[in-house]
Amino acid sequence: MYERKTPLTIDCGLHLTKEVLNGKWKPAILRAISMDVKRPSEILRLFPGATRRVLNVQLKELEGHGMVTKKTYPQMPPKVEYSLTEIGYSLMPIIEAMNQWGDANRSFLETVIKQTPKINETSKSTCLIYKRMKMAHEIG
Amino acid sequence: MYERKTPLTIDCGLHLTKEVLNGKWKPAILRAISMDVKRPSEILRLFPGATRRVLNVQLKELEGHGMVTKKTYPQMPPKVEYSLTEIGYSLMPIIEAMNQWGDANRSFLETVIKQTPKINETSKSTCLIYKRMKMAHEIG
DNA sequence: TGGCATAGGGATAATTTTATCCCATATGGA
DNA sequence: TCCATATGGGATAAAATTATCCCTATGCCA
Repeated sequence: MYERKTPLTIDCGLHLTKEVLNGKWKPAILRAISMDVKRPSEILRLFPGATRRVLNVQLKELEGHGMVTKKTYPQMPPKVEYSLTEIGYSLMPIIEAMNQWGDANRSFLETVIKQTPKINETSKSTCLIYKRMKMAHEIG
Repeated sequence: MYERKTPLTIDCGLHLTKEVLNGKWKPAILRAISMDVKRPSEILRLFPGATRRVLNVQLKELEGHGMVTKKTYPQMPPKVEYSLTEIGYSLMPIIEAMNQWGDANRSFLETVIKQTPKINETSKSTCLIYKRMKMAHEIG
């Protein structure tokens, strides 16, 4: 088990929410479960980029945070089903909004994200790209 | 400059959005700017937990991603003002929703988050806590 | 017997993100 | 001269997150 060394910042609601959604696949997992993809193996198939390990870990954190419930059927090939708790379900509007925003701005975002590998000093060029993209965004 | 080694996952809108908001202070920074806190020093004062360095870095990423624009006044204690771009502004409903959700569920979240330092194997106990908290949540 | 499916998790490496510390600019005031 | 203001960013350490690899369990099927 990993133990945090830096105190969590949870003074404002934003940080609390961020903490719950903090994990590469957590929003996607919650969304999958909300769409009735309940079994770990199904979820895994849904995200080819994710490892079984990571999904397990993130599912467990979501469970620990009370966003999902786990139901284990005592069978042998084991069967497990996750479902959203009430509070987990109440996150869906946010997650759907994030999904829609990303899709709606996909072309713009893909470009600026790729063009901004990370902080580099030629911020002028990214600005230009941004302006160009913004125009395309407003026109197209 | 830092260069990413693992390909970004940007297949679904969720991941695009996540990438833009990915940074400990980014949502909070955007929210501050939306509330007319424009100058870096003001923003810094707003978040005692943040370092000047991190804010600089995250502001620069937000700028690179086209969420904010930077206006530099050629003075000598320099003066800089950030403002939201149109697309940056369009994130505000999501950010506000995150903030409200976190605040609305604060007591529950604080408890489960603290009680789930990270993945530990006694998932039974966290479940119990969750159930207890859920009751308190529904009652109180 | 050998392999597949389903799920869980330990150990450790690699990657990414944050934190710390320090230097630079140029002007005004004590 | 020394300090404060305001902003930017390099270098490097520390911490947090993900990725890799591997082992467990057990019933079913060829």
